[in-house]
Amino acid sequence: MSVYEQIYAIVCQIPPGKVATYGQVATLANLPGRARLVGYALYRVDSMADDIPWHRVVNAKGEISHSPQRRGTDYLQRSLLEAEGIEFGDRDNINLRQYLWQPLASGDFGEAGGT
DNA sequence: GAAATGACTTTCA
DNA sequence: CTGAAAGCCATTT
Repeated sequence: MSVYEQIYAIVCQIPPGKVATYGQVATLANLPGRARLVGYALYRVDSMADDIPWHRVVNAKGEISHSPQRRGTDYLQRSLLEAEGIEFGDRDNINLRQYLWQPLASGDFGEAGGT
């Protein structure tokens, strides 16, 4: 129960209306390359903690990942994300270009148009 | 202590 | 972009 706290901290820092990828959270949590640990951690957390916006954490493709055990929870996550104001694409994927959480961009400044 | 698991990421084609 | 394979290493039993 140590690396988890780091992950929880990062996930809790994710602002509403945005999402972060496991890899990014892992990096921010000082755990580069341990993306799996992030997901693994959240998997353990959701069962014992509900103060963590795990639904704001998605995979690199901007999609919702899930284990065959959680089944159905993916639907819940999508619902929560939509509640945050996030929209999904044609294949249940999110526009990371816009919804990806950027801790550096303290607000809405240098949003150098991507497209 | 060792083996098995795992909500992923990145690289090559 | 998508698809496939390898790497990653803490948690769990």
